Amino acid sequence: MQNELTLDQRSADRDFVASLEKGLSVIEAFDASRPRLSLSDVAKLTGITRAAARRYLLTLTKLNYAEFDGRYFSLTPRVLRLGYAYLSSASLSAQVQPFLERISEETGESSSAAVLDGDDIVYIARSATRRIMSIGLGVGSRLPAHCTALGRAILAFQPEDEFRAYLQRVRLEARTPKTITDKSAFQDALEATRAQGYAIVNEELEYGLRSIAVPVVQKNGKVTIALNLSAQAGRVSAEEMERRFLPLLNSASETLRYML
Amino acid sequence: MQNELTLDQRSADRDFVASLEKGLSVIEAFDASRPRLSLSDVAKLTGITRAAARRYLLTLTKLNYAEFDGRYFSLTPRVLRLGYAYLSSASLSAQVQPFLERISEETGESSSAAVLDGDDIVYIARSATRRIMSIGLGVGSRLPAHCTALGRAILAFQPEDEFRAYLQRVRLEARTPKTITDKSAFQDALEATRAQGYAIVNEELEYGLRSIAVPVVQKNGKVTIALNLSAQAGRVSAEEMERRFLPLLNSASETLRYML
DNA sequence: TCCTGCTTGTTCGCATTGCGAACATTGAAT
DNA sequence: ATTCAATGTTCGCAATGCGAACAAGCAGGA
Repeated sequence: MQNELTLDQRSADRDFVASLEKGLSVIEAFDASRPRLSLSDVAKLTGITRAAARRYLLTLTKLNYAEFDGRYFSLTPRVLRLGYAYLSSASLSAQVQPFLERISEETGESSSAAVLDGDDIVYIARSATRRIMSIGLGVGSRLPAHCTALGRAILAFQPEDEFRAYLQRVRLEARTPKTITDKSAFQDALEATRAQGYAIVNEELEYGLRSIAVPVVQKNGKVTIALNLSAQAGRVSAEEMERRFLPLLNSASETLRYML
Repeated sequence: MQNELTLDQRSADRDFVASLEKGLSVIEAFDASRPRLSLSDVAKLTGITRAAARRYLLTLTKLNYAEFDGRYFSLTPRVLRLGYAYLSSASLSAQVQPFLERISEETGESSSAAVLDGDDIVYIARSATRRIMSIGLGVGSRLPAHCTALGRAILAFQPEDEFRAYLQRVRLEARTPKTITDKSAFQDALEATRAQGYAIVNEELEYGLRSIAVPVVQKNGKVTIALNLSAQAGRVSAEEMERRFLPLLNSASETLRYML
């Protein structure tokens, strides 16, 4: 039944623990739209059998990562430990935070730091000014890299071959009418970013939102983090961003370079 | 070898997936003080054999939850998905956030929401004013429940038997000279909290920090969340907290009651 | 340099674990 | 009352993951 597929994997995969993969996929089955799931729901969403789903859910429940009310399962705050292990372990978050706060204080706008994970950016720290912007964009949030300033600031400084591979596979889905969806236009935008050392994105992610981001170049020359400032497009022009915000971002980026 | 111990478990634990438990413990082995770990480190920290540690680490690496530089393993931002699944799944976070921002804006002080997990509180949302307070207390952070206003506001409204069990097992470790460490004094404090419907904690967690918290009573009568406001002790008196802050917290709590 | 001892990483035969087909149960529809 | 569909649970058995044993790396001592 699984002979042809597994042949290539099998030899290499003596040390692959399938149960862990399934267990993690069960955790990820829960999301905003599905906070409470029955055993069968989980089985469907993850593609594992009901019997297996049951085992994983019961295990998670016994370990206090999940709870069960007799019909539905839901996650408990304990799962935060898993994600949080990364945040504090990397502690990037903690190191970057003070810079964001300073920037945000001086400008009165929201400032964030993000890393790349696959084709998404993930916020690792934020300093938000009140009111503005969709709430629900906290640490841990993901957005497609291609239409965010943070994403482009990181992508533009990836090694040639990695960037090519990304360009090949990415689908430039439009989030607003302004989103760049043409690959060659996209490549041009990234070349500009690489040339000038920062990215500005105007309402390509969300209508009314303008953002500027710079990469943080680490000691080894690699770029894994970017910092940004974002503001309502109506209130701050692109020109003002370059003039007022860019120096602040650059100076923070420069300092971080020697810390990380 | 494991006959006597397993007899009681075995029958019930046909459906306990040990591999998942071990895999999760491997993830949790990484923390702030140990961001990068060798295979053997992980084996020691988790108490599993090196062979097993290797399998789990390789699995996590293959699934992109971890990465390997030839010597050390470290977690990747992908693990945030796991914790984040809860945040957005519960979406408590998103629902509570606007209230915190409003409160924080009106008072100029930091406001947070937390839930109880075991004997710790875990922040699920925050609206912090700049400068004040130890950074590194973001969403996902944990603090012992007993010496925080948030913790006491939740604890005081737990079912009798659960509270007794907590009282029994908890070690009231001092964080400052002011921390209540005597169990009967602690019980008194919680009774007062229950009677008045809110908790004030003065410098029991951290010197110079004063906090007031109220429970959020849900439709089913249970209390799982609390909201707080905290400020520098020198700048805001306990009396002022009750007079200015309490009504704000109560009104937010009241409204949330009908949302959650 | 060669040995010695210790630590770390890897292999592979085998017992155990977790698999899932089959069964039981619930509940909605006719 | 009966059928049918969907959900949850059991249990014999294959395959997975286990860990003792082996290999490789590495530091000190002579």
